[in-house]
Amino acid sequence: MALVVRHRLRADHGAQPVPVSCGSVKPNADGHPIRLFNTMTREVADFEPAHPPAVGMYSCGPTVYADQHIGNMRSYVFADTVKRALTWKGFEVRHVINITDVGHLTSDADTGEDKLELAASREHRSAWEIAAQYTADFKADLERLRIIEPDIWCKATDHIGPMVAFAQVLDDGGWCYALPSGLYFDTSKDPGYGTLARLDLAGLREGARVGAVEGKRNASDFAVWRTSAPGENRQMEWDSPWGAGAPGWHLECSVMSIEYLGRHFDLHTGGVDHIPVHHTNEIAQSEAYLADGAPWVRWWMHGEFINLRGAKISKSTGGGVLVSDLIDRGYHPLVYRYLLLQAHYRSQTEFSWPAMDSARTTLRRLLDRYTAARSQAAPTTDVDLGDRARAHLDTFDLAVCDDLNTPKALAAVIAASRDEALSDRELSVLAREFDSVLAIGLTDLTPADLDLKRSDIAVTDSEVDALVAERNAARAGKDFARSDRLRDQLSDLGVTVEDQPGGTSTWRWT
RNA sequence: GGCGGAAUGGCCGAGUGGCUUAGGCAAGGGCCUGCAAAGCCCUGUACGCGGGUUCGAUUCCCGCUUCCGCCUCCA
Repeated sequence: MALVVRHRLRADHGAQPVPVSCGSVKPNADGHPIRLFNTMTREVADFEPAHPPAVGMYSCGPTVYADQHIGNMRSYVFADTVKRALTWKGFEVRHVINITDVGHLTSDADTGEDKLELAASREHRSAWEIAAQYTADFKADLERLRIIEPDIWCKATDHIGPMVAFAQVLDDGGWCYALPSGLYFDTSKDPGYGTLARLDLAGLREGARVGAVEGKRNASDFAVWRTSAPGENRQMEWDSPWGAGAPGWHLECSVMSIEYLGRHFDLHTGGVDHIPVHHTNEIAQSEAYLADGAPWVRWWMHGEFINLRGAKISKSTGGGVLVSDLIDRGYHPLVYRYLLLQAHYRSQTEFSWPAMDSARTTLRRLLDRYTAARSQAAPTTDVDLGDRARAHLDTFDLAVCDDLNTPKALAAVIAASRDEALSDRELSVLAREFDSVLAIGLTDLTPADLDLKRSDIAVTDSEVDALVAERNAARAGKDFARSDRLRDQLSDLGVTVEDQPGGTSTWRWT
């Protein structure tokens, strides 16, 4: 997929937008600056990386002890949208996603079980096999949802050494204290602790529901390294100065992001659930480690949850709807992507099957128009969009730049599809622009692609062919009673007949 | 218990101190079609409750009600 670089931002000051010769034009060169919400400041502001056009971006990835359900996937569609939008605006994004393949505990207490090892014993496989399996599944789902692969995948278990070294720096710096269960970070030594989440530390202490670890100095203190309990036999275990065990959960993200993006980088994304604990602790330990007084990360963005209560699906695994479940029900994964884009990423939204149907209908209609346009005219690299087309692109651009207002952007996509003043060539160019940000199939899918169970059997089923031919003969002879009977007959076979200008087509659910 | 977010028309879902018809789906009407289907056009129904600020509030403030999330290694 060729992304159109609209203008290249340059590190040197005063630079003019420079066209990039990547085989395509920039239809809207003087686009708007992109504005994004920053969780740290709780404000929307012009996005400015440290060294434009480069953007270092880190997205927290999954713990691979089970399949990721579609709620999990919202986070990655969100991150992908951020990345696509930035790329579309001319930034050059270096994107890192981690795979948490270390068995983290199911609870914060000493007695918690290791998720990965739990899954391993459940499935009678090794923890390593479990991790490999669910990592592969996760990547397959990303591809189905057209989420662009990160430039770098990194696994926690590949970075144990650097993690130990990182923890050692913290320990040497006096930030930590050791307990039998591990090495803990003393959050009271960080005056800025909890800024991201605006934590009320006193309230946190009182409300803590989890049984406190014996000896923890503050409720918010967290493990940098977890030592295995005496006699515990873990599959995943490493030596460390604090005893054999495993790294704390937050450690991997700090270590790997710094390794691949530098001591300071531009953008860190994740789900909103990560704000109070995971990201808060990442910040605390990273800034303690760096010790240069500068904010570790320039920009934080978080995606809201999609509520899955409306997704009652009988699934033996217990609740979570998977991308494969969508497919089993005949929905193309991009229908789900469309559903997500209909809501703003910072809004909680509802999942339901009627909502999926609604999204599919809308997307099908869009594809109907965009498919027709590209069949008439391929998008060119040198066409000048007319004022009308430019206006549509500008509306789209404004929406994207307004903190990724994808609902508005979709409205622009729909409006363009219904503007008869646009030529097919213009619409094809617009489709390419729209889809480089939204990735909903405007440039390559057809309406029929959305119904995975819908198959055109006109050429594969001779019986149906014969009936259709018979019916067409009846129609030609104005014998409509017979024609309707034949249609009913086909309907009984599960075949739907549609008379279209170009001829009769049939489809059925298989 | 603590913290935070949200309540928009049948459903989903943007947005704003006074006309944004947001948009989509569904519904009703129409065009087209032998009839359907598909597609396209048109139409209606809103801003949880009670106060307050204001010339004017769905939009700001306060209270209430309800819902949701987090405080559990859940995105």
